[in-house]
Amino acid sequence: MEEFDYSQLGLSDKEERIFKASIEIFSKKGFDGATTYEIARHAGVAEGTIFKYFKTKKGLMKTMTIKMIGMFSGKMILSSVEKILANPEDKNLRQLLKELLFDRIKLVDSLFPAAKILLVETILHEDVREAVYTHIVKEGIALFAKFQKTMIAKKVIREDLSPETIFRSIFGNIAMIIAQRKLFPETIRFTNLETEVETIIDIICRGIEPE
Amino acid sequence: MEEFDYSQLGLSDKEERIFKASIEIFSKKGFDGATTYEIARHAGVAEGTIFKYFKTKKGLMKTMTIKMIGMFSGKMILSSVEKILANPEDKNLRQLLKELLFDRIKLVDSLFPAAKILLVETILHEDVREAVYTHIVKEGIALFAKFQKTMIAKKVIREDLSPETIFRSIFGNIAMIIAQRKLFPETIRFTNLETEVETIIDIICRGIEPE
Amino acid sequence: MEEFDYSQLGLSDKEERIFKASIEIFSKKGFDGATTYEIARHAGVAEGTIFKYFKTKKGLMKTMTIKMIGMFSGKMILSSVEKILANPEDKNLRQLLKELLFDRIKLVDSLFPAAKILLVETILHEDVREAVYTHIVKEGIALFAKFQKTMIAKKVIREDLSPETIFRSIFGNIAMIIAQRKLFPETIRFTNLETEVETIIDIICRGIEPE
Amino acid sequence: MEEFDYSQLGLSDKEERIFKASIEIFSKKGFDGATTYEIARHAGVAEGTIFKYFKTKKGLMKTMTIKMIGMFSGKMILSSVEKILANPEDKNLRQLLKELLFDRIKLVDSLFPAAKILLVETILHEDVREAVYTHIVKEGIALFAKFQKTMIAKKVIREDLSPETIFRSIFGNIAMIIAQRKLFPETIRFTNLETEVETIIDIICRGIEPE
DNA sequence: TATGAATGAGAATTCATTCAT
DNA sequence: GATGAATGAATTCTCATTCAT
Repeated sequence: MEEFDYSQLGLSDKEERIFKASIEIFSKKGFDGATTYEIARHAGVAEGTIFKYFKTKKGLMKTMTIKMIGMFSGKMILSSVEKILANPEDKNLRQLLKELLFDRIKLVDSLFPAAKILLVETILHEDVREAVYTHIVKEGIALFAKFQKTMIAKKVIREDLSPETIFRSIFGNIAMIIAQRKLFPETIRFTNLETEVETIIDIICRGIEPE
Repeated sequence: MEEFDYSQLGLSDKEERIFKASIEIFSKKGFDGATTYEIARHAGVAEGTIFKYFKTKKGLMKTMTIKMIGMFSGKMILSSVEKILANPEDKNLRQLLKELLFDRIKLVDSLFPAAKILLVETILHEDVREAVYTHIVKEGIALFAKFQKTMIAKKVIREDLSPETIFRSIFGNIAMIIAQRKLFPETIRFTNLETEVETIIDIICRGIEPE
Repeated sequence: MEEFDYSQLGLSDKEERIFKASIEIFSKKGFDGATTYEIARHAGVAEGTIFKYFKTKKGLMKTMTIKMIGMFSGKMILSSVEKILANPEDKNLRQLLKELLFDRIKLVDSLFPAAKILLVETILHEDVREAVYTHIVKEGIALFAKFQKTMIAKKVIREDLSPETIFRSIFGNIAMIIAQRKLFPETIRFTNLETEVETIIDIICRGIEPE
Repeated sequence: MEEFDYSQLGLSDKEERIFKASIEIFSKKGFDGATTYEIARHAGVAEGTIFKYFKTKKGLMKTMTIKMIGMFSGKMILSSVEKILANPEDKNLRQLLKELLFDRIKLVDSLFPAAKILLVETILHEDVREAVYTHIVKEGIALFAKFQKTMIAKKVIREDLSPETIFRSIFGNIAMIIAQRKLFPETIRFTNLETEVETIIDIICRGIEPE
């Protein structure tokens, strides 16, 4: 699994170490369950340093949330756009989806701790929920709307489905794959990711392709 | 939305009030973010009373987790079995799924605070994860395996899909519907649940029905 | 020196102990120099108890400031009014002033730690300054205005002085006596309070009596 | 109001900037309430620079206290001596006092922040108290003793008052004037300083002049 | 049984001080 | 000399837990 390159976030050395440590600790214990002492020790900095950079524990969480949303929306949405736009005419829907999902799954795989934090925060806090909606959900749907339009024009996707519905279905399916892989890894000892993705795409495509 | 009948949990009056208050507070703030003071005030009991009944805050959480898992597995899994077993021969796959999903969504809707807690805890804590796996996921898949067998026999479901895959797809889709309804309610102002469920079932069934 | 009776403040046992300890510690080290740990230890309570009663350290200070202003305005102003109003016709100005000042000095003597805190806070904080002005200074001047009126009618006080001026002069003189006694006690080994007060009254009265 | 000329303190540029900033911040928040960060920012130097010059925060305070005491004793006591000694024979007591007090009030006015710090420290700390006593109070009383002697010789001051008593009375009165002007400025909108001083001198002189 | 005042261990936060640059 | 990032000891504050009533 490729590591996410945190240096692109434009943080100073210590800041980056705190950031990484925070992701690790917060993802394991949640915001309130984590202590700044533990984060500091993990980051190899003094506890006071955290507060120099992030003012308060909540401030640390806020900064992290923003950066994480940026990471996901940038990596997931924008790079998807590029991939789709760069689509050489001959690739079919399944091939395209496969590449897309496979990358996305790999990405979330590598960012799973961050994803956990974001999910928990989305569930618990209104403000994070709003930010996630605006920068990830809305953007994702908008992207799918465009994608869908192109695909409808090529007559490879049914016309009677809203982009929200398709997005939700695809998102729900890959979320489940990731959840299973990450939360219940012992249940997937005998299947491999590629086959799983192909099967899911088969199901989805049968569902969304015209008859 | 019908209220869940907590009296069937076999708790004393105060215990039940603490239980309900805990669900409300924990679902809003998470386990570590909630204080026993707030729960006590909400339940209308003294803080000490919580400890009389549940020994520790963690003990309260553990009891709650167990009861909540029981609630979900009982209501979701067992009652599904009954519904499916009681299936009069003439109902087709889509009709059956629709009834099943519709009920399940309504149930989770009414138990959403509990579902939130369980989800967050599943994400954060190994032990809850295990319990959820054993009593909900595994049971759910087992149920689907049986269901699938019957359906394959009737030739209304493809033979080449594992029950895990189908379960995951159905579960992922309804999870997304519930998440959207509950977390981003402002996005569903113009769609109604029944239509949404029908659309999703259409997609899933096309995906899982034989060609 | 008679002790101030703190029980009249209507505080619970622990609250009163915290209050007394706070006066002692704050008067010795100032607000920021005092620690809640030290106050708690001095009061014989747990540190947490302070926060149960006063929410924050600042809250403790605020409550104390209010109570102390109440103590001073009540004891100094109101009881002065009574004394003056109860003045049997035959007492002359000097006799009256002597009794008044003597009591006031004794009072401030016994409340000196509180007076120190109030003085420092008055110097450092706008809000305390305002409260002290409204409840002590203004009240004091109003009282003197009445007193002066009576005395002018009896022709024992010059007519050409504002009550502010007289108040300031008297207050300034007794403040200096108290300051000397309390801050530089080694300088008064050979004088006694009664003589000092009589001398000061002599000076003041010559100054404010008509020629 | 004339500014005090800090350059005469013989400090280097940065040192002087730290000194001025310290007076401002300490006078607003007290010693413990002020932070070296704020002082540094205010002085336009790095936090470390403060410690280069003054070793510790307490060292800064000590140096400041000494310089401030020097400022006051020099400016208030020594220059008073000169004024009195330079007294051309024809000036009467009231004229002399008026000039003296007027200057002193103006001086304290311009040095009020320093005076606040010194007052608070005198109240709170034994060592400052001692230094203030030795260099300001004792000196002031000694000065008054001489002054009184001359005046008694001229038969313009009563013989039966100790210099301490007179000093205290004069000091108390001007302290109150300054306190009122600085702490409760809204109460003096309609009086002017010169008249106030003259009135106070009238009261004091009646009090201390022989009958 | 139920209470809630009191506790104190533990967490967040502050800030004087150091030191490599 | 001067800087300011980094430190960590000290301080404020929180909250699960206890226990006398």
